[in-house]
Parts: sequence; structure tokens; C-alpha cells
Amino acid sequence: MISFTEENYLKIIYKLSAETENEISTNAVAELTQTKAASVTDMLRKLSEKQLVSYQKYQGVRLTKKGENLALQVIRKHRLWEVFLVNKLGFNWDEVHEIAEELEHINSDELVQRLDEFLGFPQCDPHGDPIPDSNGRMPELGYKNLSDIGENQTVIMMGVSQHSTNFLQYLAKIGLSLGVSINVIEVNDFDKSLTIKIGGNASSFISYEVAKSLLVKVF
Amino acid sequence: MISFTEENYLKIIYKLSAETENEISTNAVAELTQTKAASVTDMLRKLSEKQLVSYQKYQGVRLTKKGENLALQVIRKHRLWEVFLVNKLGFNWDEVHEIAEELEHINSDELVQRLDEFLGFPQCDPHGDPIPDSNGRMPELGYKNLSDIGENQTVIMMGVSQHSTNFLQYLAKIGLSLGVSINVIEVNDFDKSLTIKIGGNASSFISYEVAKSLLVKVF
DNA sequence: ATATTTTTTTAGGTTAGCCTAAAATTTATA
DNA sequence: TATAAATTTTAGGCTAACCTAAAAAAATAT
Repeated sequence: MISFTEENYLKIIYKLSAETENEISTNAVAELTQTKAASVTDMLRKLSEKQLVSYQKYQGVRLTKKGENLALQVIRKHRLWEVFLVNKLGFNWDEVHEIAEELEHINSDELVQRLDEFLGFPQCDPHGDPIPDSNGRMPELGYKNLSDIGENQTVIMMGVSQHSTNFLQYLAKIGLSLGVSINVIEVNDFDKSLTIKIGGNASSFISYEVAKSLLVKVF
Repeated sequence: MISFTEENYLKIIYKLSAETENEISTNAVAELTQTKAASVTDMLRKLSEKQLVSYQKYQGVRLTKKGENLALQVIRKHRLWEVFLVNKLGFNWDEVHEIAEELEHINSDELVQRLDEFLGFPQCDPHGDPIPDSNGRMPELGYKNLSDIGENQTVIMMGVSQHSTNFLQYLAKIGLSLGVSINVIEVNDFDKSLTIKIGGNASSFISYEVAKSLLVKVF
């Protein structure tokens, strides 16, 4: 049996692994779990004994196939519940993360299966993140980061790769939401900031930092 | 803050309190929590310090107003989730208890509020149990036990006061489900067993034990 | 290459929630 | 009403998941 806490560690290691090829450091995990490095070391030893991660002391950690599958199932549940909260209960996309953090640990394959069906087998969550299937396969959505789009191209906003309430509220303020079209007018040479037109309105200015966190579909 | 485990204790003490005017014994709690009496004693002391129960050692326990309110909110969540599982996800009424035991501990007033609305403000769960409102008030449904119905009366089955899978499957086998009409043909004098007609079909025989667990509406 | 800084681990401790065994109290029975 | 039986509590321990402080290893800088 795998505990609530262990599931969280796996999920966090999975997320960190998506950003690098290298082993994940103890400190990086500690930061996201909001614990101290010493606690992480304890847990890594335990997860290693359960064959959910491969870990040699001082050498960082990575998920085993088994650990990755478990992490993907937790992510699947998290994202399905987010779809439920937004599409069925009418929550805003910046309000669902905390609740989904709790719901993702409910244990019932039958429940997940039926929830998926009830929601119409969604491919992605309200932030545009792909939802893994019951075998842990991620759908290939082919989205790009807005920061990789050249001048004069027009794209559709499909998601975000950062979920802080702050960030989502900033997007709302400048008029960015899922489905709007974004026209890249100018890419600034030295800091990669962008001048864009949102849904045909007056042009806006966004930083490279923000552009990196926006997922868009190109035609 | 109140923990998962504390919530379970409160819920169990609430249920036991519904069956008696007296203080609840340590052993009774231990049986339902599936723990040992010594563990219950520990927890009762803790709940008492938090003013959720009134407890004097060797004298049993009862909920304070504060403890009762918390218990009612947990029960509210449990029953709302059961409605969701049956009405929206298509589960059978004998499959939902375990899952609702987990869901009932999800913490978000906003979620409960929206779920209630999404379900159409149901008055009772799939077993016919009343759902307390957000102030902890139980709707008065006025159901009676089938064991209190006299000969020649016809009633409608509205619920059960026992939720074991065994029992629910027995009911399914003899053709008893919510909404069917029950005609009491004969009440046996010495063991109070009943001969009944279910939905106008051939007559069936049920024990007093079973009749006590069936909730019915009289016209 | 050595010294310094940073990262990670170990050692030992805490709390929540459980346990067993023994002691205290209450209840039932002779 | 005294004794036996049942219930409940106390005492002392365990495990999971955390902590701090100190030690060990790795990375960085001189």
C-alpha cells in the first residue's frame, strides 16, 4: 500500500523529472514538498526500498517505471477532478488546484474510470495540461510555448505551464484565457519580451517569463 | 484544525448517540473505529481537550454542540457524495459507502456548497438517509420502520437503516428497492415477522430484523 | 591542490495514532 | 455485600513523517 505522503513525493519527483534529464536533487524535492532535506532523505530511502525510485545516496533520485506509473495515475486523478470542478461545478480555473490536491488521493479505480466517462474522456485539464490515460500514456497535444513563436504568427491559447493563483489572475487581467487568439507582433531582441495582440484588441506587452508559461496551438 | 481520524471518531460517536440517550461507552466506539479500547481512551481525552466531546473517565462520552456540528458536516459530505456517485456516475447503492468514506474528508466549504447545488439540493442519500443542511439541520422526512406498520397497510419503500453490502444484496434478491410499494399482508404474532407483497407481485416473507431496517413512507 | 561553501546524510528527538499488558474502576452475580 | 467478571484507563512501546544539529561528501573557489 502506498500512502498519501508517498504519492505526493512521487508526483513531485515526476514533475521535476519533466524539466531535466538528470537525477533530481534532495533539495529540489524538499522545496516542493515543503519539508527539510533530512526528511526527504528518509523518504527517498523508503521509496527506494519499495522500488518506486532508484536512489544512491548523494547521487540524487529518479523514478522507476513502477514509480512513474503511480505518479501518472495521481496526475490523472488530479487533472480529471480539476475538469470536474470547472466544467461541472462551475469553479474558476484558478480556484481548483488546492481541492484537486486532496481529491487526487481518493483510491478507487472504478471511480476514476466512471469520472473519466462522466466528463466525456477529456484530453486535457482546465489549464491545458494533458490527462494521462489509465495506462499512463499522455495524449500528444502538440502545444508550443508562446516564447517559441516567431513574429507575425497567430496562435490559439490552449494552456499554461504554471498554476499559481497570482499568475492566473494576471492573465485574466490582461485578457488572456483559454481559446483566445494571440497575434505575435514583435519579438524584442535582447530580452525576448513580446508585443502581442489578444483576440484582435489593442496590443499588449508581455515578458519572456510569461511567454514561456503559455501553451499555444499553431495552425 | 481537525484531522481525518478525529472526524471519524466524531461521526461514529454521533451515530451511536442516535441510538440512545445515554453516554456512549469506550468499547462501543472501539468496535466501530476498529481500534482497541485503549486507543479510544487516548482519543477521547484529546477530543475532550478540544471541547468536541464531554468526557469524564469511566463515565462514557457524548458530543458537545461543537462536536455535533462537525459530525453533521462530515455526514452531510458523505451523503452528498453518495448521491453524486449514484446519480451522476451510475454506481449501485451498495457500492458507494467505501468511496464516500474517503470523499467525506475533503475540506472545502465552497466545494460542498457547489456539489449540493449541482445535485439539485437533495433531501436524502441513495439509502434514504436525510442529508443535513449547511447548518446541520436534518430534513424531517417522516419515514417509519416497516416493522411499525400494521396489517393491510400499503407503504412505499424510501430507505434502509443498515448499509452492509450483504443486506443490500439480499434486498435486491427479493425485489426490494427504493420506490417500490409494500403491502403488509400479515404480521406474525410471536416473532413479528411479516408476510408482504412487493409491487403487486407474489407475496414474500421477511423477518422482524429485516423489517426494522426498512424505511417506508405511509400515506 | 587545498580550502571554503553548499548539499546531503546521519543521529537523535517529536507528535499522532495505534498497540499490548497490567492496574483501576464499575457492574454483575452469588 | 463480597467477590467475580467486565470495562476502562494507565504505562510503556511502536511506526510514519516530520524536525534540528552535527557530520560527511560533493561542488566551488582560491
